[in-house]
Amino acid sequence: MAPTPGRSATIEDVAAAAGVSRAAVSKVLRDAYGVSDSMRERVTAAMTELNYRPRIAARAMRGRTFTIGIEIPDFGNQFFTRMLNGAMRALADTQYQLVIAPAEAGSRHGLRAIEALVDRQVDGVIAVSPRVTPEALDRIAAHTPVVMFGRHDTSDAYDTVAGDDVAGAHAAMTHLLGLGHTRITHLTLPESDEEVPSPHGLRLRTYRTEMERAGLADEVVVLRTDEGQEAAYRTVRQALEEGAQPTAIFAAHDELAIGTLRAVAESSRPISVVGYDDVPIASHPALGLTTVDQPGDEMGARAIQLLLERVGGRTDAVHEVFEPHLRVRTSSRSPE
Amino acid sequence: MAPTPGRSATIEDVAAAAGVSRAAVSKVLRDAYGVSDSMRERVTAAMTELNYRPRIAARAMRGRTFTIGIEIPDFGNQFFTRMLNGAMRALADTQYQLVIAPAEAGSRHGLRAIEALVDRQVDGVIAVSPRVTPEALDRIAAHTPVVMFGRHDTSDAYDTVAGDDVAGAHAAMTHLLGLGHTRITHLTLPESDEEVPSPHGLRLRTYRTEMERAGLADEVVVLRTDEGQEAAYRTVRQALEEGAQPTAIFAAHDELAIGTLRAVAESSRPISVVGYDDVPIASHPALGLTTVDQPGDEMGARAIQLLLERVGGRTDAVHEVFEPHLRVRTSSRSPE
DNA sequence: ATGAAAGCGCTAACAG
DNA sequence: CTGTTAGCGCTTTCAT
Repeated sequence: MAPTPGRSATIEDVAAAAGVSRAAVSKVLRDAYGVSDSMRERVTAAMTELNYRPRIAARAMRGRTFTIGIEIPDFGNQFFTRMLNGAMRALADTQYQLVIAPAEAGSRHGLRAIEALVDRQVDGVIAVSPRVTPEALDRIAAHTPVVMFGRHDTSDAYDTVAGDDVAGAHAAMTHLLGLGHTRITHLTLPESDEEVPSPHGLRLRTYRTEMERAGLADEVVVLRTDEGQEAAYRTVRQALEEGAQPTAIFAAHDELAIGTLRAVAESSRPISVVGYDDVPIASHPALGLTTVDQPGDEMGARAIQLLLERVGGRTDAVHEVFEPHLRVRTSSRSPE
Repeated sequence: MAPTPGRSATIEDVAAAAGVSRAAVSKVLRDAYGVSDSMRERVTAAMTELNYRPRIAARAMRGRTFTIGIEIPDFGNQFFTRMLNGAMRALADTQYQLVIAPAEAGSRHGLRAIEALVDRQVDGVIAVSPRVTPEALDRIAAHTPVVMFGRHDTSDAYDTVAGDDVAGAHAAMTHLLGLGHTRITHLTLPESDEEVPSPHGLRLRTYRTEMERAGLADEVVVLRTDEGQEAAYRTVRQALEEGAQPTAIFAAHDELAIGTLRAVAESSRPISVVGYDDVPIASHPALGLTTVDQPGDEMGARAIQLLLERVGGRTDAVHEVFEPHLRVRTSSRSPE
């Protein structure tokens, strides 16, 4: 059993101590209409006295929990940290509490985590789950306000906040092609699918499109790796050892790019690398990673704003797209 | 209002659909004693049929929530990511759900976030809050199992999991002194206090002790900076511009060390840098950060294990200390 | 083996 | 302006 010496105070105890009714205490608590100053004072005093804290679970049974949930697939990716910072900032002046549920390790699909949040009656959910089906989301959004992060589908049951991945990938490819590269490899995750308009799906598709447009269809090479710097490092190292001869690698996000940089450094070949997201470390002079900046904090803040609007009653969907910006650094240069 | 077309199914609905009582459904749900196979089957069928999900809030009013909360001060610090990974792994085979509450931006003290978690009736809390008073923690731990991460006080109301910061800082200093450095600066956070046995307090104290022991009391320089790579970068750059002449900098953690590396690189002076934690990026050849490795994942997993023991009934405190290991890389070498 | 019924702490009508 | 009261969905004795 949990240690519970002297069950903590309930609204009933406060009411008794202040000599008023439970309803009165509840009103003071919620700052509701119709409480005299003298009563407010006595109640407030009793609350501090007894160290009273309202039980959110009990409150949840009638009304709101003042809790916003965010589902995140991977804490290792600092882009999500940028997003979280924006979300925290946007929530700072409200009475909402933020809780974050990580998707289970292996299965990055995250539906479980989203449902765990909903089961706990958060007032709204932001989720980063490119692979959850729109049907599942529609079902959830029918009861709980939802904002999806990084999705390009446009359900009208939930809002979306995403970067323009086609424009971003296009900028990256234009940069590399402009530098004179022809043997450009794309490094992405195992599940990226050109047919699915997920961020990585779109980046992959754009990579191929741009290669073809440049007459380099024969040079298209797509390398797949698991999530994380370490996995990317091993994948690229192995590819290079097995004879791959790229002059440039476009990685689907910065974590992968950083692992790539490691393998490239060890190979001491002059391979250009471009990432995506502009995580904080990317601009470090030791890495100098050329990358596509997404304004993660703004996007996170906007997601919260949209979610609160939905919690407040809006029912028509909003789909917001943010423009990325190429940041050219030392990790990319002309071949040879 | 939140969208709520067709309130979702309750235990009552399931009972009706299966033609049994609420109590029966509850028993099936919790796998309790005394349910016939036939009943279990019918109930299970009804649950899937209706897409039933138990409301955790309602459950919370009587029993457990099967939720573990972790309070984290700063997602930017990848050491906490290591810790979270360990915690997630340890929780993966249980029916507990993990939720994370970030401490508010500025005030890293985190008490608010811990209480938010407790208000939401998590079954147990892990917190990373060097500055919350033992009194506040004792109060919380009286009702909710608590494991503190990175604390060296030994209350018997809560468990602790920490690294041996004295040993770690000692290893770092021995390394730098052994290399022949004398003008060693320590970079730490504004609130670090040698009198407080917090991780950074102990690292600071050990720095001073080791300097004095080496007869370098006059060379002691403590630089203070806000959290984050960026702030560390600015602080160190300014110090160097203003004439500081260290030959080595021992940073209180890797984020600060990485920012330091940036300022050092720009100054193009041969200053050695040592960090603390061994975050994933530290071993990247482009940085080659010499640092003190703390086994964050093991520590996170152990924290969960201890917490679950407490949830299960243990009441005597356990205080666990993990040994750090120096990782020597290229960021540190002999002076000149 | 199954069900009836009493709450858990809070909010929200509604009366007074 | 203040208090009474009826639940919210679930768990848990206690009868049957």
